[in-house]
Amino acid sequence: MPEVPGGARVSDTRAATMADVARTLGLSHQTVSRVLNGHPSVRPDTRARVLQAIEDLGYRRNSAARALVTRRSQTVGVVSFDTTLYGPASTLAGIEHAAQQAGYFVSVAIAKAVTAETVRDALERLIAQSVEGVIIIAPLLGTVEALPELTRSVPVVIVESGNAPGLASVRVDQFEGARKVTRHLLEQGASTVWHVAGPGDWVEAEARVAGWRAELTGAGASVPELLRGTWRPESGYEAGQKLARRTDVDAVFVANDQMALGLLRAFHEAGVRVPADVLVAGFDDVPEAAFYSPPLTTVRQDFGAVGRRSIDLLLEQVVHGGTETRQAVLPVELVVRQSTLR
Amino acid sequence: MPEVPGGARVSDTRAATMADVARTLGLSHQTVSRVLNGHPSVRPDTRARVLQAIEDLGYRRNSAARALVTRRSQTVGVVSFDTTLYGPASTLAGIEHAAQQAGYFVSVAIAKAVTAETVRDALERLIAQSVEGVIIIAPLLGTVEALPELTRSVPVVIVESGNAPGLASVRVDQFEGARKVTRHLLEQGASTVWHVAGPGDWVEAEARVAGWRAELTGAGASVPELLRGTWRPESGYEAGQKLARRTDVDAVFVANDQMALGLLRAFHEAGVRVPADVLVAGFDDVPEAAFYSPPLTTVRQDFGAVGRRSIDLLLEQVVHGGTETRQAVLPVELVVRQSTLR
DNA sequence: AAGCTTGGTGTTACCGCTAACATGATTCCC
DNA sequence: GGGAATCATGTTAGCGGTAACACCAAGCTT
Repeated sequence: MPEVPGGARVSDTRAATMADVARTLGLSHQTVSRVLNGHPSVRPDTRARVLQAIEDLGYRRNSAARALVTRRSQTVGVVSFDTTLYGPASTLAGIEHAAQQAGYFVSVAIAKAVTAETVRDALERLIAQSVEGVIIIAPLLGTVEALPELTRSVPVVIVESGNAPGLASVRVDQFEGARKVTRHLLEQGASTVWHVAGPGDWVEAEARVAGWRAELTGAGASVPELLRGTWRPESGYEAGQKLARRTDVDAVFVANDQMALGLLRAFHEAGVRVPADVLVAGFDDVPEAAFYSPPLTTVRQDFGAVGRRSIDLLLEQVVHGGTETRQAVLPVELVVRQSTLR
Repeated sequence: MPEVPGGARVSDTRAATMADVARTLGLSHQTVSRVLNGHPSVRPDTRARVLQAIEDLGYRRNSAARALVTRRSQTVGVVSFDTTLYGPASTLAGIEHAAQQAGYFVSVAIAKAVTAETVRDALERLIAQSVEGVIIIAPLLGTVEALPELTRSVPVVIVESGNAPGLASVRVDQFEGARKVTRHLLEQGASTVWHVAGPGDWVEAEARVAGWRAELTGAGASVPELLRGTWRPESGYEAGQKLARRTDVDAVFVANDQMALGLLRAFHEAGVRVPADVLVAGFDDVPEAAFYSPPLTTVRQDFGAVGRRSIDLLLEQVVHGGTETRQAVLPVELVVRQSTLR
């Protein structure tokens, strides 16, 4: 350490290493390592002294050195999109929680747009960081196909995507959710059910469309023209304006709660009463849905469970090496509120 | 590589190293390193050959080895809370984006509860991961004080907290936002403004209370009894029920949009008309706010900017070493909609 | 033409940790 | 009581990079 004129030392205090800890006790660094790794053959009193010294020196293991020699970074990567959407945000939280429980760190890469290129880019960045596995929240159709061979070089779990041939995936049973809500609307006396869908290139959007259509067809109801939105409330508002002009609409299933909010707004402005004139249901069960006007019937997804299952499937591959291609499908729950009760 | 009876090789293919790349060209690994680090003295054709070989072998630098020797992990940590709240989620996205631009990775640690202990825990985990700096989204009063000395061992930026003596911080000007919205309500003819605040232990909640009170006092208006919520729509609903019973309420400033939604719902149920009978304003400008019934006047915060500034302040410390204690305060914008226009 | 720079490359020594093997002191067994 | 097994610990060799220094050929001085 260089002396400075004033007499003070320039503090280039490097953090203590294992060797430092060992030295204060007259032991070898290996013994310290053994204590830290729970190796059985260390005398209890030695162990205690080591732990004390570690405490005293404020020692922490250098994760880079550890990762280098063990080839394990204890980190999983998450590729996500716009985390201000309720679904992805909740899923991320669930993943982080589950990863933490399992002793893993979570590194995120948020792709702004949902294009093959940005996903690839995010994936590259995570792999460059030596993550042990990656969870891709890839809600777009075609995203999976666009994934580079990179996905063969690291364990991957796809969340909320369609069929990911050869890859493990976790998704919520959108199809069944859409069926349930559609059936519910029919049971409430609707002659048929209109649908405001999400963007056509989203897997979830298409699954909901399919479920809606299947249920209508199965019930012998006519299948009205499909309306498309963007997931955002604005688009729900516009769809609402269109539907309000018609006289043959008595029930609408909107593909997510945000759009449903916009639609409710448009209906309100147009003097269309919900549920008296038209029944309206959404999808997601965001925390606000119970407080819309009127409170919204919707389909609840357990995003926490999505996160947990994702981590489970990922660590299964990471730990056991194999490329399990297990596909988990999680159930949904219909939450009935005022907007569909006549 | 062990031979397997079938004749196939058990693929324990370790990823290529710098030495592997160098060997294929008859160079030393150091030359490869020079190419990768943009060192000037490498012959152009050598550089090209190296890059080609890297491509061919699919070589990627080992980040652990690099981190070990450079003592830089190129990673920043983020401690966040419940990321399903609009603010934290947006801030996280902003941080990730800015970090990416700066060539950093982002590792997140989500603390479930907002207690000193969980924050400390999250911080420990990030530091154990050798992050170069940490951004703490710490909205609770007292969180800062509860931060362990750890914050002295790694650069830290506090987001959305109050005064963090000796620490760099970024926050939105909540106080001014509250003043603006309160003033606006008074200008719209309200005799005074009621306030549904957030939890008393949240810094933002208290700043908004202070701004509201300051504006009322400055304008010579009486300061009504304060109501408390939890940020969640349920609590706004309850506050709305209480206020709906009174006859002396003609304007309410709710501390966030979610609670405002709950309050609007309660008012609606009680037959209180907004804005005809009572003016209502919120705070945050969530994407849905424009579609509430009625569309909500609120205060917009630029969370993307919060993220950017946080990274700026953090990297300033990381790169220049100093413990800058700069405090950034970001402006807010009043967004006037129907809920406050008579 | 001899000595000095300079550009391009190779050699070597770590970074801090874990794994494998080596060592010395006990305990155990017949 | 002597050799084997066992326990507790030490020693050594990497993991895959970067940095510092060494080296050599070519170009530039004077």
